[in-house]
Amino acid sequence: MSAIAFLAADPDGYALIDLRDQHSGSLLQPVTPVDAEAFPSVVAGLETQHSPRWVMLRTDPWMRPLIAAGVHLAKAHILCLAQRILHRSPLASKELEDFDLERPVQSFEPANQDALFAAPSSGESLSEIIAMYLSQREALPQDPGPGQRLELLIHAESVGALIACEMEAAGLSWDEAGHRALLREQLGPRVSDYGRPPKLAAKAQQLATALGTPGLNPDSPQELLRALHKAGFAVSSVRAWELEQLNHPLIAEVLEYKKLSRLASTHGDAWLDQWVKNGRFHPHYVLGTVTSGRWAASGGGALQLPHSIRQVVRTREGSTFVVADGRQLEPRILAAISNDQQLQKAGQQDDLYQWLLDAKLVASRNDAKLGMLSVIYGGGGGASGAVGAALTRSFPTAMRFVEQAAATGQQGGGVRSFLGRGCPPADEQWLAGQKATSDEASQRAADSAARARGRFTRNFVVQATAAEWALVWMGHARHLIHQAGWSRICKQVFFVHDEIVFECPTGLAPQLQEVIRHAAMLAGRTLFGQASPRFPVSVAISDNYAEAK
DNA sequence: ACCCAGTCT
DNA sequence: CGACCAGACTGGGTC
Repeated sequence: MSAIAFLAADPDGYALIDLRDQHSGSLLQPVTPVDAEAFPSVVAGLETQHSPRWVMLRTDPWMRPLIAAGVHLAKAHILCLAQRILHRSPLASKELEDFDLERPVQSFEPANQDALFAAPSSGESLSEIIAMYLSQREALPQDPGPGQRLELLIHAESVGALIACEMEAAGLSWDEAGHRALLREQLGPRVSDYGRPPKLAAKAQQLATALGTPGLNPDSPQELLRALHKAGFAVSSVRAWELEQLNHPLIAEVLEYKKLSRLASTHGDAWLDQWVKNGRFHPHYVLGTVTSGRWAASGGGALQLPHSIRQVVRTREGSTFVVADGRQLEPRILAAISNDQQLQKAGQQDDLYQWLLDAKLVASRNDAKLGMLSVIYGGGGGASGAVGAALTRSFPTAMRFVEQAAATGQQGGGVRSFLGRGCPPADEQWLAGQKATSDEASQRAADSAARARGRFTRNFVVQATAAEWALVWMGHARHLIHQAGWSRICKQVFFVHDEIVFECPTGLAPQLQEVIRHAAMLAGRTLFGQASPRFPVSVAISDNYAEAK
């Protein structure tokens, strides 16, 4: 018997819990009002007794107190995330309204100042929660195949939301003193939060003099470009990759300045003050906004943590990181969704690119990688070059699959991930542009927009399915860790698209490593069945994130 | 508000 | 011949 628990705001208190049998819909106990103090223990009790799927509008505000009290929820259904998925999915049997994920969370406390502005409904009353859930169930396709896929996607997305909350609470172990020392060494003493740090200011001075432009602000692309022209450098922009081509000592100084300036502005003292507390970095993960289903992060730029700063991501004595990433995840996903047997065969090796080398289809591993990425991103260079030709010959089924996705998008159609996440439809402006053939320029713009949409849909089918695999992988890992009884000591602390970082006691790391590999195998089977292609993961154990590669 | 540049996958 | 080429967030400059 499976149970389902609706979690709603109690207008007269804190929370209402409505526990039912999933299939009959009958109440398993009277609807229970719970105050904030008792909330974690009541939820923990129900979790132990019934292990229900917890239905809530959002993880906010419920998960914070639960996690603080060490309560683990195995299963969830996060309505706002499910709503977005069902709204977009071409598999849905009924059209559902979108949910505005940006909408600020309303306080449950009635506004104490002015009753006039107290909303009559928070959108989180028990009846609203149940109604929303039922309409979502109705939108699941009758056909069990697609129905199970969408249901799996909703469950995976929901457990992802729980994991995001757990990671936010746990934080990423950060060597703050080491970080400060690194800043002092490269930027000089901290004198003020305004203006440049001493060593950076000196470098700016030195550049201005060397380029013969007194007062130059090297942080201004316009000023810097003019100064470089004046000094005789023929560049069209001040992008680092363009400047690097010049190979000139003065340019090297410019590049050095840019590097320091970036460190100071994005990971300087102010960043540490704001984001690192008690030796841990607490970013905020944002789900449901990226169309492909990948996560975003707001605050601290968690998903763009530069490699150059990862040396200060360290565990305390006694703990270690276990860092796992899906090896060549996207090509393997492409092999699975296109059912390209040859590409799946290449994927039997831990290093998929090695197969291309062994078959003498490419001159180097890097060529293999670039060619494959180009196929997935939609670059013309990949398919038209020598490597692209080799890939097309070797993996015609996979190539046809991405070409088909591109063609659909280019014509204004939509595509979906393996589990049924739909891409956004072509917008009004795009459609209007396709009809405007008044002159050559607008036609060119329309063609360019059409190709851009083709590249987007081509990439979408792979990226969105890769995101699903990663969610399911994380979900299995979380489950296995809980089953092993390690939840309290072994925590997921970071996630970047296809890479997961755990922190655990050093002695547990080898066992955790096996659990992560097993979870990856399960993820493949959960999505693609017993005949799933291989999804090898590389796992490194280190107390320093920079060294875990 | 938008551009530019840099960071990650 | 050369431009074509995925998804994000952040900070500083510019208008």
